[in-house]
Amino acid sequence: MYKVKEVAAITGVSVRTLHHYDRIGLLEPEGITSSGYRLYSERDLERMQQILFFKEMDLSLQEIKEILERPDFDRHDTLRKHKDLLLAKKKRLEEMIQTVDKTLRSMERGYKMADKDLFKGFDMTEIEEHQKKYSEEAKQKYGKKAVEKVEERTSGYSPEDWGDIQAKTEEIYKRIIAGMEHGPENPEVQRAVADWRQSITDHYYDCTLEIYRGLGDLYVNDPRFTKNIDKYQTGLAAFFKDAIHFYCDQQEKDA
Amino acid sequence: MYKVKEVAAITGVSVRTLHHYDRIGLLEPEGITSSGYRLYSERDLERMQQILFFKEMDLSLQEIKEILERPDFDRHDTLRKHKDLLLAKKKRLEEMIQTVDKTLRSMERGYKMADKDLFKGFDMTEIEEHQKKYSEEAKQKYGKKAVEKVEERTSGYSPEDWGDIQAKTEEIYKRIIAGMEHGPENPEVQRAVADWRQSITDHYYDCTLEIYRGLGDLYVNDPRFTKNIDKYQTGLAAFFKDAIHFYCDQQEKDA
DNA sequence: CGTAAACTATTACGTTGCGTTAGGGTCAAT
DNA sequence: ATTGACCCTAACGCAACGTAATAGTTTACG
Repeated sequence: MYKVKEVAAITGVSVRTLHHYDRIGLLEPEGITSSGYRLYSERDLERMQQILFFKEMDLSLQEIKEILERPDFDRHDTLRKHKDLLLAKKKRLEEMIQTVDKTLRSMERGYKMADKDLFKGFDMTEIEEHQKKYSEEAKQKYGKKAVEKVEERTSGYSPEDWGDIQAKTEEIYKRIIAGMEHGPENPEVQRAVADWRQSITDHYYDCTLEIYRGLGDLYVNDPRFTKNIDKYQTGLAAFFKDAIHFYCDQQEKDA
Repeated sequence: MYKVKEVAAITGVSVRTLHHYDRIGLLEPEGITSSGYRLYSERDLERMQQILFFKEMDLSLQEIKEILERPDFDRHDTLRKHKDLLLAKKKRLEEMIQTVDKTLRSMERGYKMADKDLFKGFDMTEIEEHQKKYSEEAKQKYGKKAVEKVEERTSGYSPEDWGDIQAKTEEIYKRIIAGMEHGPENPEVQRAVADWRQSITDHYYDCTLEIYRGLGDLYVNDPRFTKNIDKYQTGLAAFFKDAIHFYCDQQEKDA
């Protein structure tokens, strides 16, 4: 007969866990001393092994209890159902990983494109640091050539150039705000969206539909973008994204 | 400004969730009426979208809060780390699925081999039902021919045959019990283990090393087997499994 | 043999993200 | 004014323990 700490050492679980399993009736020690110490037998250890085995497969303690309590329980069926559950979980996980990946890529490209005007109101040192950080990450992940091409272009811009870009940006924002009441599909809005895409291509980067769509997502998913855009008009970011998505849908359909 | 139920309808979360997010400071409504009603602005809705976005990726509310509260937070890095976490989870899941699969296969084969003597003390109808159920599942999963071969053999056995098998089983159990104090590697024990394998092959099935190993696992992982075996001697099932594993290891090394 | 170290026990709060009553105000319409 | 429909706070519940806090027991050492 073993005491809690010994069982803990043998099986690798904590003493607290043994207490817990005792309380919920999953593993009640066979013996008990006059002073209340739990005494576990070999049989208890074996049961513990079975518990750990099913736990490895991520079954809940309740399920394990049912399986062990009713030896005629349909464990085969239980396991098969459980496997389906695990497969579903795996699928979910894979989707989440996809999403994260997509977002990471959007960020790596998007920041390079939009950093400049995004941070124009901020302290310069902050911008520099930020640039540096993403510069390296983007290079690492996205390929050196593409990033350098953008840097080459943007680094050559004069203050006047930046002013022009900023003016263009604000003009487009205003056109979109003007059309907000008519919805994202409004022709005027769509024209502005198309111009904005062209403007990005002109000033920064070849803005493919995929990139553009990702940029739209960024507008609502990244608070820094959202805040910056929404200061022109509350809700502009979300509306802008919808308009961009509609635009991309149309373009793809036409192609 | 929207009241809770409206926000709930728009965003798809429950009212309780809004209360919760308010309490933990994740999403505090911009306004509040004199009677204490929460009033959410468009900006609040946008923040909610961002929350849901990160939640989709399985980030904790705490993490989301940090990300949203400090827009200069390194979200890129956060996401990358989170991706690693997701990948690790996925790996774990795949291992669990493997384990479950292996066990299912063991069961499908093992039951066919060991059902008869496992249930010999039980009510006959129970046995029949059990047999039928697994028969079908096993056929479906494991191939019709192999299963039928076993059934063909075992169905032809007479009561005397079963008696002989039972006697053989008990003899082997006794030999193993006799060697328990010397450990699973003891030569006598190993001889008994080898005989048991031969006996299985003779009476039921070609007992490959892989199958034999799985059968050993079944002895400790399935309470029905464990109980049945341990009634000869407490701890026998676990010892038997260890001995079988040792035996299989040796055989594989020799090969 | 006495005492301190090591172990054991019970009780109970903390964690995560809400669901779910329970008990009670508030607002709009009839 | 009454009736719904809707709002509020408070508080327990779930899963599987971790982590004290408090207190009795056993064991080892001098």
